[in-house]
Amino acid sequence: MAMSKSDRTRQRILDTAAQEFRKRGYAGTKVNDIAFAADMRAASIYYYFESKEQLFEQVLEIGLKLAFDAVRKAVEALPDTASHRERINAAIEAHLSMLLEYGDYSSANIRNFGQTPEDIQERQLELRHTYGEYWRNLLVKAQEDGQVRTDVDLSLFRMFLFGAMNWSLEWVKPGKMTAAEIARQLCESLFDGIGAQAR
Amino acid sequence: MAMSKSDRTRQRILDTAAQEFRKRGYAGTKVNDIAFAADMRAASIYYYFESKEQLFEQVLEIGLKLAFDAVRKAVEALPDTASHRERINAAIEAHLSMLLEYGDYSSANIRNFGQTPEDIQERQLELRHTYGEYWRNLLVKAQEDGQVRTDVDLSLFRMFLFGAMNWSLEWVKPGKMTAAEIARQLCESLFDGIGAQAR
DNA sequence: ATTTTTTTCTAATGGTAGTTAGACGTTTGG
DNA sequence: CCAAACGTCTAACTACCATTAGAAAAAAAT
Repeated sequence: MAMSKSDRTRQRILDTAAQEFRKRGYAGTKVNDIAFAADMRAASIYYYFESKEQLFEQVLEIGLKLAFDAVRKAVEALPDTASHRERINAAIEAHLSMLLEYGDYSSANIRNFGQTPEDIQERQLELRHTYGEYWRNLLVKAQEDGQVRTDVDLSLFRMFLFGAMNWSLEWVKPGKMTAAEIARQLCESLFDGIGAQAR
Repeated sequence: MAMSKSDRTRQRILDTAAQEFRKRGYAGTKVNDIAFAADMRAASIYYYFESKEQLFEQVLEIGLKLAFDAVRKAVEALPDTASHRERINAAIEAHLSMLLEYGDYSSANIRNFGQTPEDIQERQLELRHTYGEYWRNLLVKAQEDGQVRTDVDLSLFRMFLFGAMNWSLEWVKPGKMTAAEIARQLCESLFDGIGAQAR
């Protein structure tokens, strides 16, 4: 085990903080809530983290990195012969599964970024941008290879896609549908369209 | 003028409250912030509203009703000959325009509902549900009339659609694109699909 | 076992937020 | 012009919250 007891406690605090921030937002979460959920007193948290704000920032950062890593891995795991549509489907599934199945961190990020103090937001912009670029690239490649119509505005479409994915936080009930099922249906709707004349 | 001075002040408080709640969320907004933005002292707000929570609840409710009314009106304004796709396009445009152009109330609702105290949430569920049903009906009719493929799961699709629309709050910069443009592109992507083989 | 280091706790501090009390000004109706 | 009703303000109260100080406990090192 490469993890000291101290590291494990820090981890436990981060985990519960992610949960609480996800549920109640930054301003709505008290250090005390986190402490009690992590089975300790509030003061102890300050042995591991400078401030509530810094703890929050770390949660956000981890959330973004986890999602990014998961998506990248899922795409890279595909054979070279995979179609662009399959790649995008895999990316969607990974992003969703991070939100719905493993991801208090990622969920905390998505749900709270818009109301995060500005200085924190700025420090995260670069990573966010990189993540966005990764998706843009997935779509651009697909378009270049002729698997996406050329008259589709990809920047706009990417925003629609993020919206459809991230909104799942607001309605998916755990255990009802898997990320894979949702991903498949989303991908199908988006690629083939819902219109009867298409296809 | 059917509006007394008192009514106008109450309205001013609601307006600024909607703005502040939208930007900073419920827990992140101080009664003082609202008061100063509305050009008065915090205590005065209590002449009009029982509590911060009640004020918040009213903002949420107004936000939902405004969106609902706007959408309904936009759809009803169409001629009977309008296709289902045109109806849905109009609904999307109205919802977006409420979020992006007129709607601190609706935006406050969308952004904060997930982190709203439970008792407030419950009191709003009925209205939310009615709004959802209205959209469901739009889609079902379109499907029944053969303008939407029968193998599309409409409940799921509706969630994707809401996501794509509501997420616009997080990325649209005011003045850059109009709600109408975004609506048209979204509607086109969704109906026709982005896949090259379709159409 | 004893010292040293690490971890956690209790208790206090300072500041802030929501809310109330009640005085002061302003409008309105007679 | 007066009085009642209305609206806004200052000042205070209470509760709570992030954070710190420093004692106590637990773990590790010697």
